[in-house]
Amino acid sequence: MSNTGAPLDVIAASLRRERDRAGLSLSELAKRAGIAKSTLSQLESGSGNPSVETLWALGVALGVPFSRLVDPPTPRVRVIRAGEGPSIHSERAHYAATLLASCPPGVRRDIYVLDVEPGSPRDSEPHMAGTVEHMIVSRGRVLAGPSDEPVELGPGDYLVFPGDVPHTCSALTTGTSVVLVMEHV
Amino acid sequence: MSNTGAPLDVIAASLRRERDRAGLSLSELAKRAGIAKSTLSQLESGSGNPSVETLWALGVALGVPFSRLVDPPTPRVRVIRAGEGPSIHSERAHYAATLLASCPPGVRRDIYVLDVEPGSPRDSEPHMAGTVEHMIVSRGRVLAGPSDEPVELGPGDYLVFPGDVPHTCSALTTGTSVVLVMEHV
DNA sequence: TCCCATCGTTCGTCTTGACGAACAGTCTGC
DNA sequence: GCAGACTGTTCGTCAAGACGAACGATGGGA
Repeated sequence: MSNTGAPLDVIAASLRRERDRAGLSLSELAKRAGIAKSTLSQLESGSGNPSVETLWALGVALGVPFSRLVDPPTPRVRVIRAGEGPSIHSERAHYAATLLASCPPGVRRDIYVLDVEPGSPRDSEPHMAGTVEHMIVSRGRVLAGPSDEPVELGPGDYLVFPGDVPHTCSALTTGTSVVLVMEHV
Repeated sequence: MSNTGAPLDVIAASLRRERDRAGLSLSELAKRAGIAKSTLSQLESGSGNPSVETLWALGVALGVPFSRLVDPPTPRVRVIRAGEGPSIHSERAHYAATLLASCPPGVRRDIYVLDVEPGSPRDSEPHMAGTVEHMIVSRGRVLAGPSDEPVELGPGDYLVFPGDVPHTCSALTTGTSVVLVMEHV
């Protein structure tokens, strides 16, 4: 659900931040967006509850996607060495999932590395509606995809499939490793 | 910039689609979101220019992120076999980039596979402000990151760094392959 | 120093979105 | 057949957002 904090404060901060980044004055931005600068002034001060059209016009004028204005940013350089990072192990299915990058608000794609060993498949219940999974095989071979139409993949192969239906993932060789990008829509 | 079509039409469609998916009646959703059902009715019919607070309340009541309402969805199952897919080759820097999944509107993370060979580094000019790059090494070793603080990575290593400053990527071994997720913010 | 430009703010006015009541239509069960 | 609960619609009213003018503040340039 991306953000919890009051959206108006987030918008206020986003507007000022993006305007600074673009190097535009308040007056100039208001002119480009075709809105009154008084309106923009109030928005940046946190008062006011803009309409979609107003916010849209500002997004266009700033050259920034709409959602950038309602959800804030994050990071810097970071390395997670192989084997490090928060990982979830499962004895049952012989796999380990490591979360590399969680979903910053508004981005909605989590990045995992899955280390899988042959054995019982890792069957997943459907995730939240709209979820999409992307897999890229690094090493080994896997059988993955929707439970009713799994696909066999080798190194370098890429697969995308809906994550909101039952799906499966099982290693066919030892030392199998795949990159999983989970898209939350 | 995600979407071009009139935002109000997109919102109208999104609202109805998400409400259907949630199995809620118009009246019920209006009650849960704490808005008048007349307001919701007008929004779904395409007339009306909702305020951020109104749209926010609807997003919360529907259990979907805000941006889901202003940008639409896409896909199904798809496989790109190793070596297939639209790829960009560079003789100069001995690498090939394959686009696996472009950025559906509002998602903002593109997924690539980079096949790199030792040689002159692949230096990149800064991308659009706010861009972030994620790399996961599948095979071989690479030296990558911001040009002023590159990091050496081996198989399974994960690196995230700003893409809006000059950065580099060079293979240290032959047959190097890395997964690159480019986050457009 | 004066002038002019631009900065971002604060006013009063007017348009417009949000509200709630009343509406017609459908389905269930007594 | 009719009461009841429900669907989603269309009204009139009122508060709130968007507008434009005027404001004081700041920074050059002649």
